[in-house]
Order: sequence, then C-alpha cells, then structure tokens
Amino acid sequence: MDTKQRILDEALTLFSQKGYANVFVNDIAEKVGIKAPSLYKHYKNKQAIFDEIIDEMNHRFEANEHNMSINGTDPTIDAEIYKNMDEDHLVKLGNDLFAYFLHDSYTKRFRKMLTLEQFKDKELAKTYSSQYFDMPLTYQGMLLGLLVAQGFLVSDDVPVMTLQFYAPIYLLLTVCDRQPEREQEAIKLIEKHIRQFDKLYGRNF
Amino acid sequence: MDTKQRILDEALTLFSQKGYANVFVNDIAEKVGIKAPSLYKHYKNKQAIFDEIIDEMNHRFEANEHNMSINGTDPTIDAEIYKNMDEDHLVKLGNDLFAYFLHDSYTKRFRKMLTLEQFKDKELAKTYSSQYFDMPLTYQGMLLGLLVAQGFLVSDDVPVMTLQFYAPIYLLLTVCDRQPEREQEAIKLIEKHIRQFDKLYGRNF
DNA sequence: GTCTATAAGAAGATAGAC
DNA sequence: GTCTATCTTCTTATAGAC
Repeated sequence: MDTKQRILDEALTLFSQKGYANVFVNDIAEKVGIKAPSLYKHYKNKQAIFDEIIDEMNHRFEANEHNMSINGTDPTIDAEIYKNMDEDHLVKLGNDLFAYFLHDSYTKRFRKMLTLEQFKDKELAKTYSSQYFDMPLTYQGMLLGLLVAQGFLVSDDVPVMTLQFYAPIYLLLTVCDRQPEREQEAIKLIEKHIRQFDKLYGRNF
Repeated sequence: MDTKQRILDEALTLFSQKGYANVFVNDIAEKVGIKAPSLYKHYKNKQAIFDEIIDEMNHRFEANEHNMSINGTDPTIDAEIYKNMDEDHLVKLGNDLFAYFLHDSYTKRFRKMLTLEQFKDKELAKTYSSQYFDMPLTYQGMLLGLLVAQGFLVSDDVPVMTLQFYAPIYLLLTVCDRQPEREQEAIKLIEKHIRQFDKLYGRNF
C-alpha cells in the first residue's frame, strides 16, 4: 500500500477512535512512520484527508451496490438462495449481517467515525442516515419482500416489517461498537429476535 | 439561574452541537455573557464543566427513577392506566415516548452530547448504553410485561418483545437527532410500527 | 518525498487590579 | 466575581535543504 493510502487508513483508524478534532496531524504521521510535514506532500491539509475518506467510501459503495447483501451478490440471487428458507436460515442471515457489519474493519471504522462527526454538517448527517438507515432498509426490504412474495413470510407492510427486522440489529450493533465486551450478549439477543420475528411473520401452519 | 448553572447549560448546548473538543472556553463564556477568565472562578477547567454535566444528569436521574415512564409516575401506576389498553392507547404510548425523548431540551442535548463522546472512555460508553439501551429496555419491559400479565399482549419472551418495541423508536429518534426535518416521516413510521406490533403481539380474537 | 527548523495562530489557563 | 493582560503550550502548516 502506498503512502497516500496508508495515510487514509491510519487517519480513519484514529478518527474512528478519538474523533477528528482530537487527532493531530502528528499522530497520523507517526502511525504512518513519517514526519508530519511530509504528509502535506500527499494532502493539502488535515481536512482534505477526512474528505478523501468520505469520498473513498462513496466510491467503494458505488462500485459495490450490493453492499447490504449478505454474500455480496445482488438481492435477486440472494432471493434464490432463500427459496428454501426456514427459521435457521433466517437466523444465519441475521447473524451474518451482524457479524459482517460488526467485524469488517473498514466498515466498522467508517461507521464509528461517522457516528462522531454526524452533527458537523447536513452532508455528513445525510451520509450517516443513508448508510445506516435508508439503504439497509431499502436493501433488506427487497429481500424480505421477496420472502413475502414466496410465501415464506406474511406481511401487508413490508417497510415496517423491515424496520422491525433491522432496528434491533442496528441497536445491538451500536452497543457493541461502544462496548465490544457485550458481543456475546448481543449475538444471543439477535438470534432470539430473529426466531421471534420468524414466528411473528412466518407462515402459520 | 445563577452563573454557575448558566455555564453548565450553555456548555451542554454547545457540546451537543459541536462536540467537546470543538467548543472553546471562550465560546461558553460568550454565551453566558462573561469573559473566559471569569469562568475559572466557577470551574477548575473545561473538563470540570463536562464532568459536572455528567454528574448533574446522574443526579437528575436518581432523583427521578421513573425517567422512562410516559407520564412521570411509576410503572405500576402506568400499568393501571393501561388496564383498558387498546391499539390506540398503545400508539399514544409510543408517540408520547418518542415526542418526549425527541423534544425535551435537556434530554435531547444530553443524548446528542453523549453520542459524540461515547467512545472517549469506558465510563461514557457505559453511561450511553445504560441510558439508551439497558434502562429503557428494563423499564419498558416492565410495562409490556404487565400488559402480558393482563392478557393484552401475548409473548413468552418479554425482553425480546421489548427490544422489538423499542429498537425502531430508538432508531427513528437518532435519525431525527441528525435530520430534524424527518420528524413527520418518523412519526408516521412509528405509528405504523406500533399498530403492526399490536397486531403481532395482541390477543388474536 | 522526506527531513529539520520554524512561523503563525489558536486555545487553555493564570496573575493581579478592581 | 469580573475584568485586562499575559503566559504557555499545542497544533497546523510552510520554507527550504537533501
């Protein structure tokens, strides 16, 4: 990885831990293994590093519209996989979703950074809501909608059903972001949540 | 309100908008209407102001264990009120909960400040989780548990049911904290969520 | 592209008069 | 308790040699 990229990487780590204002150019340089002034050969200033992190994320996302997918493919293909869906598969779906978001290093650091900067301006607020509210609900709504179409789930309001599926997972994700020691507790709760969700919305034989 | 208290109040407002590190002692003094050095007659330093805000909140909370209650009384009394519960009452319960948390000035500022400082140390992380995860789930779990006991709702896992009731409300609250213009959308979604929740968990005649 | 030296300015905090 | 003046330190950023 070249220096320019390593700066982004170390900056993202630091921003996600301490917040933009508490990270000094010197800290980033130190992690990269260069002196602070050298950093200015790669970026105009500290703000430019932050901006590039946001831009890079947007590009990663555009290049990867299936971001919300469990296995990284598109929802139609996912739906194929879930043709023979049952409760255990649904639990796996939720667990995998949770594990990916919680442990993927880039995803986690970006989410934590955005958490700390979300009130800075309207643009960042919109980015946060887009990433962790609108897009997950859209994508998961598509998946759950397909499961409804297939008769595996029953609902006359898929958006609300999706909110009820996603919100507990999101809430527990934020708990683990600030208290990683609560991961086991969270995983257990998510499994219970999904089994309950399946009972509530599943076909009642 | 005396100067010492006004400092806390203005500091809380600023911290909740910009985060601790982006608020300067001078900003706080200006809002209070004094010069920065005068501020040091009231507090040892900037950190002491922040600490006192946290302490004050803890005291407010202890003096007010019924914090999570809708009408400010204890859950047993609340349960009385909900003896003749129906879907519309449940919607009102959720709407009131949401409106209180979203609009109460002190609550809102404290929540936003804590959002921005939650990763600073374990203590703050714990405070956040306690305020916006453990305690709401405990209190609302008591309420919903009473509704189950009365036969208004049916569930063999009240904690998970409570998570499913609360998480969507919490999620929409955080959306509105960063995008206040989405309040109407959020209110509509919450009403749909609660009506759906009632259908899923309500007695099925 | 990386370094050392340093400028420029910001921010927290203190001293001491009133 | 509030002020003005000031100190100190920290932080960003630039200059210019290699």
